[in-house]
Amino acid sequence: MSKKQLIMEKALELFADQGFEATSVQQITDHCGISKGAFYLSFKSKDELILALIDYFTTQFTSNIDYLVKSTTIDSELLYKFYYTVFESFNKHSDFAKVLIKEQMRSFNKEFIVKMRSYDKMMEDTILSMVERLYDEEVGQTKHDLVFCIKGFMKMYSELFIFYNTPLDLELLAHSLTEKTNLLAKYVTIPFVSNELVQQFKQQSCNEVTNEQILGVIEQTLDDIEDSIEKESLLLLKQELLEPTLSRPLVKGLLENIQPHPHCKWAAYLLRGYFGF
Amino acid sequence: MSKKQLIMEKALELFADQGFEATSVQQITDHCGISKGAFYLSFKSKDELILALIDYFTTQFTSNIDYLVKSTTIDSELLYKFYYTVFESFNKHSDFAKVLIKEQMRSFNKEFIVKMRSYDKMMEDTILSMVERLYDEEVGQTKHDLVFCIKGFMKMYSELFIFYNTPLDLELLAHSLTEKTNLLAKYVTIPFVSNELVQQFKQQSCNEVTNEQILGVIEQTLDDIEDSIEKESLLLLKQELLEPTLSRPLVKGLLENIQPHPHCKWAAYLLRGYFGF
DNA sequence: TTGACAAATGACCCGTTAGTCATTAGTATA
DNA sequence: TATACTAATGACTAACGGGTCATTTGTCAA
Repeated sequence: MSKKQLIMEKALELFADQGFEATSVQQITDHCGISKGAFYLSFKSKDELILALIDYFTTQFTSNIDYLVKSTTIDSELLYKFYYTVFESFNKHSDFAKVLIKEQMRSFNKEFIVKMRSYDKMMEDTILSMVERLYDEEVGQTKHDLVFCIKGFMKMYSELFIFYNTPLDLELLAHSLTEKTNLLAKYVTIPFVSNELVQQFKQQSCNEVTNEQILGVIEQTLDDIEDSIEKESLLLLKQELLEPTLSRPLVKGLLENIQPHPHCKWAAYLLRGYFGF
Repeated sequence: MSKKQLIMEKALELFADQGFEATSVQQITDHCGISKGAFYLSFKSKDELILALIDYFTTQFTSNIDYLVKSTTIDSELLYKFYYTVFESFNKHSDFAKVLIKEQMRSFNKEFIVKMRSYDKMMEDTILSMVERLYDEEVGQTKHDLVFCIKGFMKMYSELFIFYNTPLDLELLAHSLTEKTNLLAKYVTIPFVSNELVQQFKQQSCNEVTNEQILGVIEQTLDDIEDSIEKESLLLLKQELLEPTLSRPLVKGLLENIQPHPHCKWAAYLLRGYFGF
C-alpha cells in the first residue's frame, strides 16, 4: 500500500470519529506511525487530503450508480437495484459516509463547497434520468418532486447505517423504498418543485465559477491522467476555453468523451456548466 | 435587549455564515460592539453560547409543533398545518436552521450531541403521535416507516429554504407533502422500520447517560425556573432519583407536570429515559 | 567502503484563539 | 466631593496546530 493510501485510510477513521477540523495532522501521522514531515511529502496540505478523500469516494459512488442505471436494461428491476446499491455503498463505506454527513455543509473551503454541490448535482441528474425513463408519461409535472422524495428517502434511511451498527436487511429496505417510490410516481398530482424553480436554482448556483478556476482544474486533471482519447479531448476543450473555434456539436462530443473517465468528472461538470450543456 | 440576547443574535448571524468553529469570540464581540471580557460576563465559554442558542430555538420549535399537533382538533387539517408550520419556522429562523444543519453532526462536545439527539427524538415522538392518530388502522406495521418518510420530506425540502433565498409558496408545499403522506399511509404495504428495530435503536442510544449527569441537569434546571408546580415536581423527581419511594403512576404524573415547561424539556427527556417511560 | 541520492524525521516557526485579570470608566450613595 | 461598587475593557497568556527545513537515516550502485 502506498503512503498516500495509508494516510487516506487512517485519516478517514479519525475524521469519521472526530471530524475534520478536530483532527490534527499530528494525530493522523501518529495513527499512521509516520512523521509529520512524511505527511507533507504525500499531500501539500490538510485540505488537499480531505479533497482527495472526497474525490476518491464520491467519484466511485456516483460512477457506480451512474453505471448501474445505464447498464440495467430491465426497467422493472432498476429502482430496486438503485436503492440496493446506494445503501450497500453507504454500508460498505460507512466511515466515509460519516465524514460526508459531518462535513457536508462546512464552509472552511470554497473549493470544497463547490465540489460537494457538483457531486450532489450529478447524483440528482442520475436520479432524474432514472425517473424520466421509468415514469415518463405518468409523472408529468411532478418528476422533480419525485427526485426530491428519492433523495429524502436516501438521506433519512442512510442515517441508520451511520449511527447504528446493527446489520440491516438491505433487500427488504430496497423493496420497501421501491414500493414507496412507485406509489408516489403513480398517484401524486400536486407538483411543488416546478421546472421554473429548478431553472432558478441552477442559475443561482452556477454564476460564480471563473474562467481561471476552470483552467486550474483542467491543468490539474491533465497532470493526473495518462495519454488517451480523454486527455486529447480535454486538451482540445482547454483550447476551446481560451479561444472558441469549434461548433457546439463538436464541443458536446468532446464533453461526452471525457465524461466517463473518473478523473475527468469534475472538469466535465465545470465545462458543461461553462458551455451551457 | 439584554447583553445576552444581543450576543446570541449577533453570534447566530456569524455562525450561520461561517460556522461555529470558524467564528472567533473576537469576531462576535466586534460584531456586537463590545469587548471580549464582556462576552465572558454573559457566557462562561464559547460552547455555552452555542448550547444556549440550540436550547432557545429547538425548544421553541419543538414546543410549537407539539402544541399545534395537540391543539388541532380537526384531523383533516392536521397534516397540512403540521407541514405548513414546520416550513414556516424554517423560513422565519433560517439563520438558525443553517447553524443546525451545519453543526448537526459536529462531535466537538459530548453534551451537544446528546442534546441534539434528544430534540430529534422529541420531534420524532410528536410525528409518531400524529401518525397514530391520523392513520391508526390503515398503517399497521408501516407507521415507523411513515415517520421516517415525513422526516425525509422535512429534511429534503427544508434545504430549499436554507440554500436559496427565493420566496417559496408555503401553502402549495404543505398541500403537496400532505398528499404524498396520505398516499404513503394508504397504500404502502412493505414495512422496513419494524417495532423491534425501533426498540433496538432506543436501547443503543439510552445506555450511556449516568445518574450524575441527570442530577447535574436537574440542578441546572432548578436554578433556571421560578417557584411553581413544575419546580416542586422536579424536586420530587430528584428525590426519587436518589432513593426510589414513589409508585410508577406517581412518577409518571410528575413527569407529565414538568413536560410542558420549556426549560424542563431536557430534564424531562432524560428522566423519561431513566424511569422507562 | 564510499559517495550520491532519496526518504523520513521532528524541532521549530508563526499565526491564531479561548480564556484571564489588572485596570479603568461609569454610576449611585453618603 | 468622596467612596464604594459594578460594568466593561483589552493587553496578555498559554496552548495548539499547520506547515517548514536542516538534519539524519536508509539504500543502492560503483
